[in-house]
Amino acid sequence: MSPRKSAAEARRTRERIVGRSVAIASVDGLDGLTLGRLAADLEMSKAGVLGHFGTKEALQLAALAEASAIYTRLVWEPAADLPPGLTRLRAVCEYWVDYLETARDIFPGGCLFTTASVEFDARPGPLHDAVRRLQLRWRRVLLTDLTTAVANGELPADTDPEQLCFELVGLYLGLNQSIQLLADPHAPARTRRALDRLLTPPPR
Amino acid sequence: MSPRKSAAEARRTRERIVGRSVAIASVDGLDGLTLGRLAADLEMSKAGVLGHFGTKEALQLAALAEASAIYTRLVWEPAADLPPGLTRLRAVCEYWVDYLETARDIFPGGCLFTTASVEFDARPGPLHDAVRRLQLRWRRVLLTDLTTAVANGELPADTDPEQLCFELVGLYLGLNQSIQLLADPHAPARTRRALDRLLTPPPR
DNA sequence: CCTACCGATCGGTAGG
DNA sequence: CCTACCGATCGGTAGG
Repeated sequence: MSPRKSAAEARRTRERIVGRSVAIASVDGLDGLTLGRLAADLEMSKAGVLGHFGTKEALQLAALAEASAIYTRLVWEPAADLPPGLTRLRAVCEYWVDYLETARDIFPGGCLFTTASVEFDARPGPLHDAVRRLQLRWRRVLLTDLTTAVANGELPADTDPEQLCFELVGLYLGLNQSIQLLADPHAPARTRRALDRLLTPPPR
Repeated sequence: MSPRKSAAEARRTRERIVGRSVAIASVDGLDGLTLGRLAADLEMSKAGVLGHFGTKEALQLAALAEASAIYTRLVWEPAADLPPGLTRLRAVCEYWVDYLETARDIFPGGCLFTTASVEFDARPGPLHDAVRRLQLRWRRVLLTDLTTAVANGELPADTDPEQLCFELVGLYLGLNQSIQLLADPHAPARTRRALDRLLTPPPR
């Protein structure tokens, strides 16, 4: 029926599948994502969907990688060229809040990264490993600027960067819960207030 | 084959099913819980399991209610008789950390309440409503002692109880992630340090 | 990228 | 609480 497609068309189809997978998994989880649902949404056959990935697990990993790419593009890249240290860190944290506030068209069920973190936190396998690796990578990004900020005297000298990083991640998880589960309109402002307090230069 | 059981035996069987459901759902989520798996674990038939609840959704709600009861028993009740305000709040927060650190035999995949919060945060229905209600109830418990603590002068007068409650919940979510996904042995100590800073009486 | 399958498992029901 | 089913859906394969 459908003629065989060119490589460029195949790539576009693959992108459509991954984009739709990210949206579905954001709501239903990466396990709630099924080939049948995906095929129906995209008006394709299940075999046509699966052909691009081979297995469902490979599709789940592709969706997670795409979510990570979106996150990097929206949260990290806009701040990448700012001066390392407190300046860049504050910008990243601001983009981070914006991302949770506004990326609802891409992630109708909230940050896929957070959903997947909880979904696979206790289930060994490639998805657990991938989620864990991405989470550690992101914490290292924060830690780098935190350490620089302390070295620059932009944060109090007795600041423990690991401790502050832990607290920043907690704020973000709480923001995601308040937006998604509670639909609390004040949560972004609360997060910004907490960030201001945590990321304030020492008195001099 | 099996003779009909007495009401007391039926109650015991129901408790066994719910207990096993909590453990499975802690790892695989309330949707990952299946009647077939449950029946195999308990060496019963699927119909025997389902007979106690009628539908899978009723079983999921029962597992969630049990998780909430466990949480209340381990986190709230040990502190219930302490003086309202900062004293009781600090005790509750300490039991809260202990609970995440040590309840791994009951919740092998971490606090079921947190897992369910993320699983159903964007999916309307009775489970979403139940998770949301329980989360709001718990936040109100924290808020009560926070408000009392400010009124008693045990926290700085300019403290916003809602803001502090938001930050406490974030810490807890971060602790769950650090324990489950990252297996970070320092996370409980970090949480206690952050709690100390957040719940310190004003200088006088 | 499709049609046409496969065995396994899903939640749930009938009837005892 | 069991056996014996039901239709629907799962991930995946064969073959084109």
